[in-house]
Amino acid sequence: MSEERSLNFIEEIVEEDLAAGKNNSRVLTRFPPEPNGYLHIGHAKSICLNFGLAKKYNGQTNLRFDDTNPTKEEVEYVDSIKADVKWLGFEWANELYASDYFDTIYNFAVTLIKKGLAYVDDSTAEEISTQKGTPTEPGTPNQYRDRSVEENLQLFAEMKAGKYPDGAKVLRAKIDLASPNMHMRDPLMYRIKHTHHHRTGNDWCIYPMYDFAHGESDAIEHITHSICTLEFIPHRPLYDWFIEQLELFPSKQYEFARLNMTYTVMSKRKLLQLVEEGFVEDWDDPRMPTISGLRRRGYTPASIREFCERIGVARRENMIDVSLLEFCIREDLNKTAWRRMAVLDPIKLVLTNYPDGQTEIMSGENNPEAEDGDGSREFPFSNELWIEREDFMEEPPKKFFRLGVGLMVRLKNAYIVRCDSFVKDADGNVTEVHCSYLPESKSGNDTSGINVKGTIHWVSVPHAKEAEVRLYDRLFQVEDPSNEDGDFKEYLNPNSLHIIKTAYIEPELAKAEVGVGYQFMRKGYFTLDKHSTPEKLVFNRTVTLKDGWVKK
RNA sequence: UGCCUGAUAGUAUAAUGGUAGUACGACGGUUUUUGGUACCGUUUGUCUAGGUUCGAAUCCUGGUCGGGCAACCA
Repeated sequence: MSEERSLNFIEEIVEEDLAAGKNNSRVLTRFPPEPNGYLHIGHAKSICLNFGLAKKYNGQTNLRFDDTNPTKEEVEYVDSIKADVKWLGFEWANELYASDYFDTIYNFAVTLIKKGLAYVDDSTAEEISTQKGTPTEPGTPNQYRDRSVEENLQLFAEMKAGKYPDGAKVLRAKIDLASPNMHMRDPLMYRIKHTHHHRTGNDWCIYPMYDFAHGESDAIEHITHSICTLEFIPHRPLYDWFIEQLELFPSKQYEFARLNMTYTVMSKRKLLQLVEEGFVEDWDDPRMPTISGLRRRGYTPASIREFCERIGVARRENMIDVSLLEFCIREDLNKTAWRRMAVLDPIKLVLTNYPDGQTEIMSGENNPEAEDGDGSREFPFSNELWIEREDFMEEPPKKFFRLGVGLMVRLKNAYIVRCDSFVKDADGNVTEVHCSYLPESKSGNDTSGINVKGTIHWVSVPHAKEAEVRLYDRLFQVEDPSNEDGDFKEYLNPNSLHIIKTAYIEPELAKAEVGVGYQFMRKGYFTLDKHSTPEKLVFNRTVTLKDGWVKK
């Protein structure tokens, strides 16, 4: 049995609430994305937290789109978000939208006006900003703050009716212009936007602000634990204030530190820039930290969930080493991915003592990690093979367990060969390695008595299929591009994508499917790209194998 | 020179007044028909100065450092 993992601080809160019988011992969380971009690995942390918490405590989770700003939101994003959450392996109890509550929230605003706790302000954005003061100086009230309830009611109704242009008026809560918390200095509740909304169409020309929609939506749904990131801590008093004044279900907000990861950026705004300015192919470019990018890169839902489990949940700022994400995908794929052979940087190996034109069928396990090897597949062998250029050295150093004149290696699932000579072209590049094979050393029937230290992979020249292989490296060359001087894009890694036009792969790989990971032995984990076709196979490298070999 | 937050190995995260532990990374070793995997080992830590206490990572006070807050964004 595995030991019980210690609780994170939110789980502790939930357990305390449960023990105290709060909310009738019910747990209801929500994942509240704004549909203005694609989900990234940071959202995955939030998704795993919210859905994971509900699952652990027999509760449920709503998927609620925070769609209160129609100028930035699109259906395309709604669809991608739903697909990503599902792909990660989670099921929401209800698919909801803040816009479903526009009528209710409007009535909440009317209630506050009637209580003398909200007013219509005709000031411009700049005036309001100025009147709010600064963190060290209190704000100052304006003439509109003392409008009568009746006048406020009428003006707000006129705002709703479309009588005023964008920016002409706003509805503000009447709280405390001198509060040390800027968010309590009469925050905006509604603004005028004559904009088409992806769900409510042209029904509305006024839209509630986040602070007057999020908590109210939580309360309407009877969310018990509303989990968000640290930057909303100063909003909490306002979250509670609205709920208290409106006498709604007392949802509670809890904040955790968002995920930051080395060598990437984690802001939708920056990711959008990379897409729009063409630094990457699209939101699902395999170099992107988006869920769709990771999926296309070959990451599995299980590996991402495991990652989110391992990084933990706390309130301190953090910077997770991307190597942990890589560990999680290797760990998963090592157990599940079928082994195949592919030569990415080929040179020809010629077996001088193997009959020209002869073919033998060799076989190899699909996965040595599985108890039964997970079955096996066959592949042809001949006297001309492709091997990796780096597996031969003209002047091999000590402990180089590969080929060099006089050295022997095992060809994986085939024979032991001894290197006799090599051929160079006019430029001095090695083009062929000539070897002799040991007939007694065939895999499974080895009676040669010879033990070699190295084993290399290979593909038979006349039988090999061709494929394009895309090798990815980190998107940025510095750990924290957002924290460097100047524009973050100056720190993009120019070598984040290396395309190999022609690699040679074993015939079996022609059956590869999108969404399935393969280990190219000794090279890493790869998966078929979504744009691959039977005529032109394209593989993406998910991650390399850990490399213990250090060149001396 | 306001308010809110936070500070434990390189990076994360436990220890909830009683032996500072775990994972990833790094380094070394064993095994190996993947220089992978697996297994074993080594390494490195309580921001600081006081106080309370038999005993402090934990409680108190001061300081230092990091993050957030003045969008008609969420």
